[in-house]
This record gives sequence, C-alpha cells and structure tokens, in this order.
Amino acid sequence: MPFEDYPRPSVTVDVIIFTLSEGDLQVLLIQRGHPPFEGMWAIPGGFVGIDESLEDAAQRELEEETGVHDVYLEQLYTFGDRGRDPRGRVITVAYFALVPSDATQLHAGQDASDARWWSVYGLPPLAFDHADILEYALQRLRYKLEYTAVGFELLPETFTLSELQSAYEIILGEELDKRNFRRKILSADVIEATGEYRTGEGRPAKLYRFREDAVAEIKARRLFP
Amino acid sequence: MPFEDYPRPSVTVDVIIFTLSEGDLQVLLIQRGHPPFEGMWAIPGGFVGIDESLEDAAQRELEEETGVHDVYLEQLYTFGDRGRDPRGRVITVAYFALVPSDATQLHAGQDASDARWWSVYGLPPLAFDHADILEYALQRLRYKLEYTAVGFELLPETFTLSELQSAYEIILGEELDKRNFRRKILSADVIEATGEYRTGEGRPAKLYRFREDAVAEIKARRLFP
DNA sequence: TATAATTCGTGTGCAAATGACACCAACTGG
DNA sequence: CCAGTTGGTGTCATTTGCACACGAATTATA
Repeated sequence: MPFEDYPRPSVTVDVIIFTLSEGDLQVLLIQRGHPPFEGMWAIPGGFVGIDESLEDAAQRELEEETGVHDVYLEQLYTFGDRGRDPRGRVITVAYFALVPSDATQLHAGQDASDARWWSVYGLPPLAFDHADILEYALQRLRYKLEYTAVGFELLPETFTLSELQSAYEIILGEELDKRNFRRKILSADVIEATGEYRTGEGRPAKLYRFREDAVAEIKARRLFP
Repeated sequence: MPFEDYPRPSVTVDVIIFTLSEGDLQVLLIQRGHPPFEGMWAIPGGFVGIDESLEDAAQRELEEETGVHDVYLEQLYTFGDRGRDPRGRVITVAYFALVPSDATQLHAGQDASDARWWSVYGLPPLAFDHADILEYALQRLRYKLEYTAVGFELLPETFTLSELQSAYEIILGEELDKRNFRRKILSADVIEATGEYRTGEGRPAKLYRFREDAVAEIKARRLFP
C-alpha cells in the first residue's frame, strides 16, 4: 500500500496550563462555543499545523491563551483512543506548562471571555476525555515536584523561601516542616540569594532566585522523598 | 475552518523491543527494504489503523515481530518534528516493550530474515531519527529500573536472585553489591520464593517469581537510589 | 571417594540523610 | 513602645545507605 493511501487521523495538541494564584493551584480552561460538548469546559488546544512541530504547536497554543513564552513546557502523553472525539479520529498530544502567575495577563476572576482559571481542587465537568488528561497531568506535576526543581517554574523571578514552601505545599496538598524544607532546598544548591529583601509585613525575608546553571534533573533528584 | 479541512499528518507507532539475551541488552531492529533509508536498520513500526487505538497498534506491531503478547508495553514519547521523514509529515508515537527472551521465537543470531537483535551497546547506524528515539528509550528503561520493579519483565517466569542481579547489572551498565542487592529486593517485597531450586552448577539457587499482587510502582519506589 | 572448583547465601559497622521539634529576631501597625 | 506577624535557625534520635568477607551446598575431576 503506498504511503499516501493510509487514512490519516487528525492530530491536535492540548496544553494543560498550570499556575499558582490566590494560594491555589489553578488550571486554564476554555468554555466550548460549538458542539460537541458545547458549553462545557475543556483544556485549550488545537490542530497541529502541517508544517509545525508538536512543540511549536504547543507553544503557540500557550501563547495564544496566556501571552507568555519562555516558560516550562513538557510533553505529557499522547491520547488516541478511538471514540475520544465524536467527530472522528483525533489523536492529541498533551503538554503541560507551568506559568508564573505574574507573567500572564489572564488572571483568576477576570471572567470577561470564555477562558478562566479553575482550581484543580474544584473543577467543572470537562469535555472529551479531558478529565483523564488533567488528572494525569496533575499526577505528573506532583511526581516531578518530588525529585526535580520544577517548582520554581511557577514562581516569579525572585521569591522568598516561605513562598517556595507554600508553593510546594499547595501542589502536594500537604504541609512541610519549615526547617527541614529549608535545609533540603538550600543543600540541593538550586537557588541562590539575590541579596535583596522583601519587606512589608513581619520580619523582612531574603529573596532568592533559581540558579540557571543548576542542572535541575540531576542535582535535585529526589528533593522530597 | 471546518473540522475536516485541516491537513492531516500520518501517524505511526514505533515499538522499541528490548530483551536480555547472551548476557546483553538487545533490541530488535528491521532492515529497510525500500527507500527512504533503504538497507539501513530501523525500529519496527507502522501506521496506526484509523479504527485502532495507539496501544492496540503498538501491541499489533509487537506481536507481528516477536509473536508475543501480554508483555510489558509502555508509551515512551511522541516524535513529530517536521522533516523527520523525507516522505512527508509523519508523527510517530513511540512505545517500548520488555520481552523475556524465552518468550519470543526470534532469537539473536537467527539472522534468516530482515529482522535481528542488536546489542544496545553496538548499534548500526539507524534510519530516520531512530537513534534519538532509541537513546531516549534506553534512558527511560534505566531510569525506571531504579525506582520500579520493571526488571522482572525481562526475565522468565521464575528466576534466581543472581539472574535478577545480573539483569540489573547489564541494563544499568554497572556492578552491584550482592548482599545489598538481595537485601533491597527482598525487603521491597515484590518477589516470592517458589520453593523450587535450580541445580546444575555450584550450590543450588532458590527460584523466585514476581508477586503479581505487588503494586510495583508504589511498593518498589526508588528501589536503587 | 577425596579434592578442587563453582555458585549460593548471609551480617556488621560506619557514615549520611531524614524527620521531629521550639524559640528568638526583625520588622509593621496601632 | 508594645503587640502582632513573619523569618530564620540547631539538635538529637532514627533510619537508610554502603562497603565489605566467608562458610555452605553442590558438581566435576583426579
């Protein structure tokens, strides 16, 4: 059978966009304006251009929705079961992105359009198999947080150790011991003090930044067993 | 733009099939009989049927090549860069499979056809971007071996602890301490003695089997830090 | 049938990492 | 200046990781 004669499925990318805001782990969803699943909420995504790499397509979707670029973006999994889209055979390559909340225009509550942030702890019913995809993304995020320095990707450029700890607690859904947390993060050697302090309430807090030269995957292996 | 009008890429699955044989970690490759890359070696794969799930397609490829079913099969990554196939836009969903060498007909040396096993430590030049894919698969296999009970998938139903240790050593490419290895494996509670012994040379060795009820991913987390 | 060769199976001690735990320091606002 | 809030720090007990050597049970051979 010649190459061109195989029937081809449609291929899309879906991007699960996480952010931390209002002390909550949130995800950007879009309300569908057309059938199928009209009116339901869905993970943002779209077709892959025929001359566009998967990663570029994901980046494009991300930028269309949030206006950000240069953020953490990782391929998650490819979902391709028959019947996952009633319109026909659609295979979707799912990505997830971590966006610092100060980097994006679209903030929670700002419900002007058909897109808004939802807490991952209180999601609406989702279109397609998107509930599965989101659950898988959340699982992966938590998992990576434990042995990778990925948590910084959700914070602004500089942050205090308390903010970092709070981010970990929100995502993992459990409390961490302050002294042990600091010891581990500092000994993992992935952040450095900026020399500045954040004032405003209580004792001023040292500001830190992520060390760009830290090979995150290697140095911070098993950050929180 | 209506749903059907988006140009569609071709979608294939590639299956990296690993086995342990002759004290070596081997992978099944196929010599291409047609352009492009005619005569070069490639990872087995093929088009996804329009009514076939990705997993089913991978399983089908695996069975076509090796005659086995019910073995470990895991989605690896989706490769979709433009230009990775000179014939046009082809996105491939890569899987990897772990096959006990006693389960498959096709053994190393049996070079009758256009398919044969190659040591991962001495591969020929590969077609397409298959060298990248294979490298990624190997990395993932090693990684999973460290925190998962996936090693058993490459051994026959019953095995001795020395055989298991040897499998780990071959895949990881480093030697392990016998006493520490045994202590960890046994305390991870993922194998059980069958009560039988293997005789033949030296002191008889206890035979073990994998405990099917062991929730591998959870119980054996971080088996070899 | 004794002896050598082979592979199997076992425990200890030290170093490092983990986890539980409570108080003083530095600032802000009234 | 006093109360309130948040930031920052150290110790000890337990667990975990890691290095390390020898007797036991069999098979092959002299």
